[in-house]
Amino acid sequence: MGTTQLESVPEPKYWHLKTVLTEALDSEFSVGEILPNERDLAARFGVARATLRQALEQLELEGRLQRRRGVGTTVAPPRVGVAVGSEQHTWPGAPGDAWQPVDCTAAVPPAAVAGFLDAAQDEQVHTVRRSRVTHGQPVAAELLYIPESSAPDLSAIDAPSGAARARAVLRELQRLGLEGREQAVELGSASAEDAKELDRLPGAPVLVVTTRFFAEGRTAAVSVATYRADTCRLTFGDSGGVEIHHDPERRAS
Amino acid sequence: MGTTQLESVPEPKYWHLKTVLTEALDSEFSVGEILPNERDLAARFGVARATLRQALEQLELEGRLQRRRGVGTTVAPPRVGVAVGSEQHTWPGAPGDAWQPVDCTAAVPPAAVAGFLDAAQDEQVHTVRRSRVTHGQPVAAELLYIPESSAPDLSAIDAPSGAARARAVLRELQRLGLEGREQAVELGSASAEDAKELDRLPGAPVLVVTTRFFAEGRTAAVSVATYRADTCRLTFGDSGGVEIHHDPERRAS
DNA sequence: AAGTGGTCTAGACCACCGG
DNA sequence: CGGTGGTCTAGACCACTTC
Repeated sequence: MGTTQLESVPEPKYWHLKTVLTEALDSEFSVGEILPNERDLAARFGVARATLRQALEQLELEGRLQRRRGVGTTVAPPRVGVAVGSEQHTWPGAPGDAWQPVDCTAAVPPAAVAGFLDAAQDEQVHTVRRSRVTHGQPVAAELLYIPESSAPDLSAIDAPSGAARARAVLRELQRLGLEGREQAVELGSASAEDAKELDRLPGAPVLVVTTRFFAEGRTAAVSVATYRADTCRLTFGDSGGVEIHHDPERRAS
Repeated sequence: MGTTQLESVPEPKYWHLKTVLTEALDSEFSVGEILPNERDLAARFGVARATLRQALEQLELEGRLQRRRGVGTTVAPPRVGVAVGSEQHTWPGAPGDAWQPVDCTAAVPPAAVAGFLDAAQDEQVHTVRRSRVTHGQPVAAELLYIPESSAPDLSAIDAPSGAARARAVLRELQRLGLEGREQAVELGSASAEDAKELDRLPGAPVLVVTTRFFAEGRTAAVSVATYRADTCRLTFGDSGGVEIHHDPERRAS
């Protein structure tokens, strides 16, 4: 007997804290409600502020909390589902898509993107910036890379930089027949640029969706879209045309 | 003149550190190489260890580094692409899929999953555990929820708990016609259970892929798969049968 | 036993937001 | 201006791996 040897694997404090807070969020708080500030919370749980913050960080990562400097910590609404790979087998900019063109410049794509395009490592390509807004909140920022050689009349566009030029470039793209698409999702952290557009701090976790658009047997365009990982759930619909109706209230009787 | 007001937006130290380290990784280190330990690195850069760790954490999140307690910090290989939404319009367990059944129990699914299934909130369903291995490394852990009512002969399975029973359940599933699939990807953190299977610490960032399988006009099964976010890039192929060959060496001449 | 990364502390100051 | 979360420090101890 002697030491009963419970707690042979002592749980880290921040992990236990996270569990306690999760349960509290589920039962005692409602969406949008403001939590006590970090110093008070830490004191209440008898831990250092840094330890409490470790728990809060994870909860924010999981989309349960939302923290804003100078304001406070609030209970986050459930993540919004954003369609990124749904039935729409269309080019970016097709009528009804969820993106808003911002501007269009010429820039050399990052090496990883240049590898996909049939472009030289330091060749400039049309670079369209777009942003995506849902329920009034910015959810994603995108850079679309389109080599001059993708569409015949791209070089003839005379619109100046800006949204107008972006729309003109996308319009040329739509003349092509879209043969396919390939997407990849990975975790990243927001660049200073993206962070600004997403209303987050630099380094915030983002889901990076890279899409290759195929036309005429080659990669005609590459899109790199960064979604806020805290607020977004990316959906890839694939139900071959079948109508599915989901009724959450239904239960076996 | 006076104060030239440079540095009006002083960059956080850890952010600058991250940049410096990223460049060093790109130029001076090769995959698998061991970095100096955290105490030495912190001293070398003249910062506290906690600050250095903040930079390392982000780099690990981005898949650039791999840290293992008791061992050290190494340069990570590029992320592996794992197909999760490719052409295979098949049930889980179909010949040639990348998963290995581990066992099968009866359990009540989490509320979020129960909502998808036509099941009561506290009804037990067949729960198959599977794991996915690539290049010898575990990359994902999955829980598959299948209500008794999905397939006619599910109740007749007499295999005991374990991989055999899991295979039997999947075999029944394949008898059904698969009508469609719907997937969602979001960021999460590894449960203690998943962490063990993925060879990571609890709380490690994971990509959670939820898949609904449709048959006979209803949701016949739901899969919740958690992928290691640090090492995985999830790919969703969608190139309607077109053969695309990618040659990274090619350049315009 | 020695060395690694992981956890934790108790403080400090800063950047930002609101009244 | 006061209050919030964000950054940073200089320590300490613990859990784990390796030798």
